[in-house]
Amino acid sequence: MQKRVSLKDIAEKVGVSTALVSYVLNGKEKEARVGEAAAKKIKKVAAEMNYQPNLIARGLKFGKTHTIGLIVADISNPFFAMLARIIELEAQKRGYTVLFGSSDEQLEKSQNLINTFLNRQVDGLIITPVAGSQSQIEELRNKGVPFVLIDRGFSELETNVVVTDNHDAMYNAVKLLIRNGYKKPGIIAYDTPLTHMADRIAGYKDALKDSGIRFNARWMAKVPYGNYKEHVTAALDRLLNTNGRVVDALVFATNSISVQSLKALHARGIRVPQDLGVISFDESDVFDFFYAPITYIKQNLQAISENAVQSLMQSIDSRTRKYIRVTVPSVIIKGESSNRRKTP
Amino acid sequence: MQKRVSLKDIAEKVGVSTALVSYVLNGKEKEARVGEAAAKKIKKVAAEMNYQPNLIARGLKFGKTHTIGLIVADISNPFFAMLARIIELEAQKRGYTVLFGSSDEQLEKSQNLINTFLNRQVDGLIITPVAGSQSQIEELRNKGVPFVLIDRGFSELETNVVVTDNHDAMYNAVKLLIRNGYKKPGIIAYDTPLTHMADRIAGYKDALKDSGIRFNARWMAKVPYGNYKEHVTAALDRLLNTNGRVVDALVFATNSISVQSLKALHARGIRVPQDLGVISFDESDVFDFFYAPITYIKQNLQAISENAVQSLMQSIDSRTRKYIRVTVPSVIIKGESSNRRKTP
DNA sequence: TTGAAAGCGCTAACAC
DNA sequence: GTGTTAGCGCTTTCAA
Repeated sequence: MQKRVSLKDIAEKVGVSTALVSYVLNGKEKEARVGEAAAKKIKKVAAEMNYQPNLIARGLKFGKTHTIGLIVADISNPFFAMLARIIELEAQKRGYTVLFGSSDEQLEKSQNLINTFLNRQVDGLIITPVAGSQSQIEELRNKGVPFVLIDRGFSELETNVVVTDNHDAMYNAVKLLIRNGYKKPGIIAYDTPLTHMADRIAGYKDALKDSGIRFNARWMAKVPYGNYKEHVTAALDRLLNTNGRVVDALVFATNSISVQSLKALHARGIRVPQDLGVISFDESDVFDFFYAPITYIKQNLQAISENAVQSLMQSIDSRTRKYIRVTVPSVIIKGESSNRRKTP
Repeated sequence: MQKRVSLKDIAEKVGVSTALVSYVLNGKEKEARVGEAAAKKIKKVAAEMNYQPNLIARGLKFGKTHTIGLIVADISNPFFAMLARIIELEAQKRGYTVLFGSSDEQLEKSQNLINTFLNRQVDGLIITPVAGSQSQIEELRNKGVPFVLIDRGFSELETNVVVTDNHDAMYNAVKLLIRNGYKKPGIIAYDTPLTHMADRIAGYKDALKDSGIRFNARWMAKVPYGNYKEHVTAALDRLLNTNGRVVDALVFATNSISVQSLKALHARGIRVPQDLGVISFDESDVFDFFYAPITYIKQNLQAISENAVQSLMQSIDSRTRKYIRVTVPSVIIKGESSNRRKTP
């Protein structure tokens, strides 16, 4: 790599000190009362030599790198990819660049990424925390590292966090099903203590309760994140065995669960919504192609990302220990999969 | 943010110089013949104080940051998100971290990202180049910056580049359609001079020629990247107006074009493959849900990403000016959308 | 066997 | 007005 030109190179060429060059190139010629002639010459030479500041050196000097670390569960999942896209944009607007990594919902990877990013002196972190990572997050808090959790948080930990109003979203979805005549709505969710799932499940249960329907444990399937595809298929087999279906409607707690479920429903020839009402959390391109367009809960990713970056910036700038919790509303996009049940 | 512990802190606590601490913590105690007692004490104290090296400082010292910049067209596009995922993994294996950004196929954004990343002293770049960015890429070459183009390249520019064998892939797809009895296969592609599109179109034309079918300019639609959705719909209107269809089969040159096209076909009630044979370049979850599963060309993203990272590492390490061009084969995954045409 | 010191590129307080 | 210098954290040469 060709040697980059430094302040020193310019200083030598012009015949002044690096200090002057620094002042001028940082627009501080006025404060530093740099001579007009010198300033002019410096600017000219800097342009000629195509000077570009070394941000690493500046970072070392200031202890600030204008870099943030983004840790998502899996960047190849469209949901997180979209978050990443918006965060990138918001960060860039504020002069920040983004390092990213995928935790794969694994504690060890999460810790490695956190360490790597901190050693690279990021100014802050945006994290979708992994189940069981409380201690990792707490350590960040103890160290005073600016960070914000996104998509999910820990109820027992006070932190900056930006999440959808998961309870509310799921509550409304289930209510919609019940209003449309479904009597036994079930749910397939991930088996994790993380708040986003817990809240969605709570919303589901509360909707039942408020509708005078007694929750039946057999209506709920919790699948592990690893090998979720097989587990989802198995769960559907249990919930929908033909002699006496356990449920007459299902809400899927994430888009990955939805896509896999729809494949299985399709393969089994189960008709939606005649045989089964369906609502999904999060959207997917495939929903338009299912023969009955799928009703889904649409999170406001823009708002989530904006708020996350903004919270993080505040944390970085103010250095306070005040934590902000932001809850973002979502909407239900109605397809046909939740249509009114024909009373048999 | 709590002050991080530095070599100096440890040195003071132990009562030695920072040099010793540096040797020991870098495993150079043998070469530097550090006393055993001192080494032991240093390690102990470092562990106690939970020392973490400042990679920024190291980067400044060595002129090497172990960071690579990844510039894709749009990280929220599943195709690029998947590339990013694998690149992240491969980079990490080699001790590198990834900065990312989306160019949005815009020259200016591309240039900004390149500048930002270079100023942050990345060791190299992986880029999906934007149409018309030859000069940007050439400048990188002139500066001796290690980089590799991915997904597409410039025929007139010798660079490191890793791409699918686009000509071959498209050639085989069109041949398949023709073998299955389609007489007038058309194509919808992006209107760009980038090699990936040019090669796909050339593959399409060559397949026609080798099959003794004369290419008809009306069979091809080129849509601009911006507002592609409207343009794709309009193109389909032209290609498929009911009184005398212009084509009897279509290949879609990217998955975004495919998804949009399938929506339009669905809306118009055009039957696949009875009314129209279909093959797509790149995959999508939606293909399984279209009533006739879509035949598609599956690129080997793993191989592309691995090769890209490997080429880049070589470039970084060897500092030579030898450029490598890697072409990766793809496969056709057969659905029903390209099934044998029933002769009327 | 250990320490002092220079230097990576940049900034800013201070001296001239 | 301009230059000198110290220092951010780390590595490494050279001298002790």
